[in-house]
Amino acid sequence: MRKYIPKQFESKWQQKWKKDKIFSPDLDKARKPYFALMMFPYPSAEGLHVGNMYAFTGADIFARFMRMQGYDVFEPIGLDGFGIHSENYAIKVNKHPMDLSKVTEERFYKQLTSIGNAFDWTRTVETYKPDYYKWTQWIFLQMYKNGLAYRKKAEVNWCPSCKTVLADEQVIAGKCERCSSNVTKKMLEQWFFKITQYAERLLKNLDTLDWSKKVLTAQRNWIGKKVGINMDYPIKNSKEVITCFTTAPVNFGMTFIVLAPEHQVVKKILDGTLRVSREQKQAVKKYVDGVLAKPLAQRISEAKEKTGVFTGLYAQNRIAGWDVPVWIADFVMSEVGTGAVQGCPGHDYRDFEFAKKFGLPIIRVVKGPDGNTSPIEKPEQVIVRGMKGTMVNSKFLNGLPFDQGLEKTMDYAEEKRWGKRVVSYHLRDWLISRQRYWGPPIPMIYCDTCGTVPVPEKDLPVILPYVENFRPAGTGVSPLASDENFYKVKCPKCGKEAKRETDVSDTFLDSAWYFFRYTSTEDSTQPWTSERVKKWLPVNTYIGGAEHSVLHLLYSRFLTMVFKDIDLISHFEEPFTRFRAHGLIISEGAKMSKSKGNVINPDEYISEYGTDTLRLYLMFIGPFDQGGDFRDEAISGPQNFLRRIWNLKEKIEDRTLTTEDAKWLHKTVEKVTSDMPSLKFNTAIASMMEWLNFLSKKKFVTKKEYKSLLLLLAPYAPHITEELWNQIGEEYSIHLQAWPKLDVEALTDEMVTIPVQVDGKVRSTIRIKYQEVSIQNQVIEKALKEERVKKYTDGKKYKVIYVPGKILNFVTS
RNA sequence: GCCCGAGUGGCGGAACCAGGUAUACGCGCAGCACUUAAAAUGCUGUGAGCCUAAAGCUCGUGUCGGUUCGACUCCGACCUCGGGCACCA
Repeated sequence: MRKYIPKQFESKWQQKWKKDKIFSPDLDKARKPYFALMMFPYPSAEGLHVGNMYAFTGADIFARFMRMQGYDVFEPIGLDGFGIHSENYAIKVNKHPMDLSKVTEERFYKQLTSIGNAFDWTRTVETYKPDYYKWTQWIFLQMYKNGLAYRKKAEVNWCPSCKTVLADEQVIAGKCERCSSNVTKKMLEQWFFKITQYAERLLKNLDTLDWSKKVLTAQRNWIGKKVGINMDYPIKNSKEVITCFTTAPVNFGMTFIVLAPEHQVVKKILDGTLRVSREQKQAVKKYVDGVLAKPLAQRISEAKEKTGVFTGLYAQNRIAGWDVPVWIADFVMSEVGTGAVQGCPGHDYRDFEFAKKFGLPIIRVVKGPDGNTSPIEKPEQVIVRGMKGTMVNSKFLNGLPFDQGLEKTMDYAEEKRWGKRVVSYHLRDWLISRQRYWGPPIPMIYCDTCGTVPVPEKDLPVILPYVENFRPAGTGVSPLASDENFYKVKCPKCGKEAKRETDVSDTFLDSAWYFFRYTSTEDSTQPWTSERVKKWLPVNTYIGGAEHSVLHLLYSRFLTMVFKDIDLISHFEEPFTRFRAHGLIISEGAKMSKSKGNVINPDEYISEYGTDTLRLYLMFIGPFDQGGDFRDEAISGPQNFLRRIWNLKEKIEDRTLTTEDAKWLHKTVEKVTSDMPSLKFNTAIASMMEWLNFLSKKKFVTKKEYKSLLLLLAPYAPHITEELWNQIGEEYSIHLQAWPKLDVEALTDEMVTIPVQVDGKVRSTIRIKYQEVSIQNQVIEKALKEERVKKYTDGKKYKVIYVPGKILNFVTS
């Protein structure tokens, strides 16, 4: 008997599958197309780590299952190797990214083969190749032509370590998404995509998507829709007006206004347009300079302690009929709302702290449910929007419920033209420019005569040249700006000397449309062919990490909507019908990272245990959406399981199934099948193990049982099942066979075990014929004959609760 | 602070959607068989407590309460741990 040694056949089958192209569907003729997509990796680190493999394996198991369900499954793979992450890695290992890309590509594709996924290797996409980024640039041009790409001088996020600007989504709590450096602000002229124009649609469509809940929530929060009102407050003795955005206009409790240090009115104070006393002006200058000198992250972290300065100005709170002082404080952010806050200290925690600190009046205008109307003196007494309460001290609002009082204030303000209801979003336009080398050059030309001129489509791609000194300089321009051959061009309009845009685009633009390209990789004349896209998109199931909730997943949705609006596609506007976030594999209780030294490379495990064992182990750790801790010693479970299956073939005999055998078979088919759509691979594996335990106890197994077990296991352990399938003389390939059919009737037991409880405690069990479970009297009679039931019911009055086939309960009184 | 997710044996987890024998499956551990021995493999046992043992009884799914004949499951309040967002006005 040959022993189970994975090395002897795993790569053999991998080569054969690749050669026979059994996982390359005919994209034109496929009858039941199913696009099973997994987020493509960025080849930035030393190689694929076991966490990547975890995600790929889960996605692959589901895709293989769908194939065996009769679908023409398209499961493509590629590399997101353009962009800052790959470039940073190149800098780290001191190689040129263009050279390095060839090395990492080979390494990654080799690894991606070794993990045994059923990828379509005939249609790979690499974002850094000209035949791909040509179309990334083309998409940029379409955005520009349709007024969705614009260039603007703006205060933007700047990472001093990555030496480039960043999109809002790439700044996490004031720090760079990639390197965690403190992000600063810089005034630069940059390209933006108008994603804000799509805010409402991006939000609304979320209701229609079958996505992991946490991702939907994250997107909702990020888009951050708020319905409120912009209130106008005229500054006394001037023509200036301060507009404050608020969702809770508690005007009768409003005792001050606070401006962000960057606010226009502050600038006007400093340049003398708005007159205040010299002392006031100096105090303002001192405060504002101090705040602006601090990095954003520091400002946020220190802002718990309120600071501020009085401007010397007063504004009219016309609704309440009094004037309020105008202050400046760093807790007010210029990007939020209008950069000016109406201070209502009785009904906002921050305003309360501010008022306490500077001795400003605190007025209660809402009576809480407890009826208390005493002055608000502690933070816990503050009543904010959303709480229950009744308006007091508010003239014509008195007696109204809190929320109605707010609505009426807004009506009143609009009537008087002192305010205007607005909807505001947290979402900002997508900053696309990057002052880096390794990305698609933005296809724009600046001409002194003609202005901004897009590169004509026929001239695409704008090839990224091999630049020796590719490292970012930190000067606010890309390394391409020092390559004359690159930036010196003739204007496409007038033919005069002109200058190319030297920034490249954000790497998230590369990955925002790659799934379109997968369908049409052989077509060099267009980004995709409409027939193919019509047939294959939107993606049926997309699997990936939740860390892309507000980055990749939002940008992809945005671009797809734009494609629809400019008629590049016609039948959909949401790219991913179903999205599932996978969990993270941690090691030694912590996220894998090089600095912690706990990164697990799958290669060594594959060579020691085999791909199948590792796949099975990873899936068995826990629920796919939860991830789990990688522990070496637990691998032996799946390893034993596979070996026992290997050895089990010696027991195959030509026999027929008993009822008991059939029950186990179909029970397992039922469980493994129903666990698939919900990606509950861990319990599916457990049920196969249970079945194997049953089969092992028998003297022989039938061929039908053995074949069914192999088929159920095939998505999880593709190599050993193919090998055994071959060894027992079945037709190649197991992966193209139909999934085992479920016979529901085989599941029905002849005898049913019913637990018998007395007062909710199980005292015995009885066996009843399946056909007789509904005959209640007979069941009760039988139960009462049980010694232990008798013991607790004798001489007592009881009532009977019987759920047929499930449970019998005697409740004594 | 707000929003997600999760708390079950020594460990990973199952049952939770639809209330009905809690701890499936695996790891680990213990014992036995095989072996000169070990490894490997196979078999058996394995929530806690009381009890010489068995039978049996009691307790037991983060805490407190509720609904119910019956709650890991549903409802309310809270605690803890992950993850996300954040002076968002």
